[in-house]
Amino acid sequence: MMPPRRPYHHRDLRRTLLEAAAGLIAETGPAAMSVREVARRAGVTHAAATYHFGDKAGLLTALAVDGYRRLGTELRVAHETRRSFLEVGVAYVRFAVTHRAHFEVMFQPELYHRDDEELLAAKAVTAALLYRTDQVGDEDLRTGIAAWAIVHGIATLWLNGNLPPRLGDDPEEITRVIAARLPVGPDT
Amino acid sequence: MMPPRRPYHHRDLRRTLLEAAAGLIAETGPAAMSVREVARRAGVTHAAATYHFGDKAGLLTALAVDGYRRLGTELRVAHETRRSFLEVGVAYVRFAVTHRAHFEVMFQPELYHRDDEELLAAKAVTAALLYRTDQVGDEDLRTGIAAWAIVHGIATLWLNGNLPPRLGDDPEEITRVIAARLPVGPDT
DNA sequence: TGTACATCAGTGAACGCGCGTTCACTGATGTAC
DNA sequence: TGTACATCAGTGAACGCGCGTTCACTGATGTAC
Repeated sequence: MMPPRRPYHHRDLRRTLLEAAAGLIAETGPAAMSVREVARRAGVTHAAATYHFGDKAGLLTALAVDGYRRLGTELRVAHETRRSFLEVGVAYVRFAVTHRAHFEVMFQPELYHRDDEELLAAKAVTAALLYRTDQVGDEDLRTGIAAWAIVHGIATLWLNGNLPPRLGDDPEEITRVIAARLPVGPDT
Repeated sequence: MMPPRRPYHHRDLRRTLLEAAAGLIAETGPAAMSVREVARRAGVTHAAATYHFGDKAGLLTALAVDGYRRLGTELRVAHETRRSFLEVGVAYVRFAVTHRAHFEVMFQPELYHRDDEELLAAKAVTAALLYRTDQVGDEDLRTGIAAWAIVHGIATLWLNGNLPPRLGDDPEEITRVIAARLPVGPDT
């Protein structure tokens, strides 16, 4: 008989829990997420989730850190392979749409431990990619912030369904059309 | 003796409850709001809140409607008295900062009854002020959306503390400096 | 290669709590006559 | 001006529930000798 018992040790439960949390939040929003439901989806006792993350805010902190790291990676790739500066903004919106749960949690700091060290580090790296964080004049800083603001606005308005249908249903294409109106430097 | 008893009928409980909710949400975020705590702050039984709003989502719906109406009013005033188009954007950010709870709830539609009729009406009025909703060419629509996106981005980034301190601590002034980089038409 | 032991990873039961919702009720108000 | 009555506005108790957190525990793994 020997039922195919799931082994006692999962080997990658932390990752699995984070993925389950991302899935749940994408479906119901961050407010409705519970540690117990996340554990249920991961097929594990809820105490196991607490073991890995300490508490609920710890889980969300880990999700935010994960999000900042992924966003950092994607922005770096976009910078390196970019055909235009605009495409970095497009990458930002693409991240928000394809990692909706991460994105929503990242920008609701009251949900997690905002002073967590890993979080601050990951956030700083991403900030440096969005706008040079130092050694830069006010003009360049403002240019970077303006670019960030417009793509962040597009991303959040898209996510909560506030962009008029006339614009179409492809957020990346919308970004190209809308954000292109902001002059950011030598290249579009 | 005769203690100064609060009268049985409140006369304006609905408004009072909405204000209490706005205060609570501004302090703790929308996720942590509870009907019971709102009622407690208003000095009333929690069942009284349910009587006025039906359920929790109903209360948040009313708050969102209130928010859209107030924003609509402020945008209209800004349009009429505007010295420049930029100042309409500044009014948008000012609303977000001074009515933080309303703003946060408005743009988290999973918290309320998104198909409520009053909500849809109030939202449509505001949308018409942000960008002409019809009888307008694609170019003008895109201009309006771009302007909305950049001020919405500034507002949300400011609210969750993500703008670099170097920009200063006055969100309206930041808006003037940042959003001015977007050319929107004949006037700045 | 074997064994003792520390550590790691997850279990399962228990806790107390605040929550949203429902309901029968009562106090207060407004209106028709 | 008075009175009967319907309606409105709020009370207070009760419900069942899922939640976050804690804790003693056990199964599995890895390592020192």
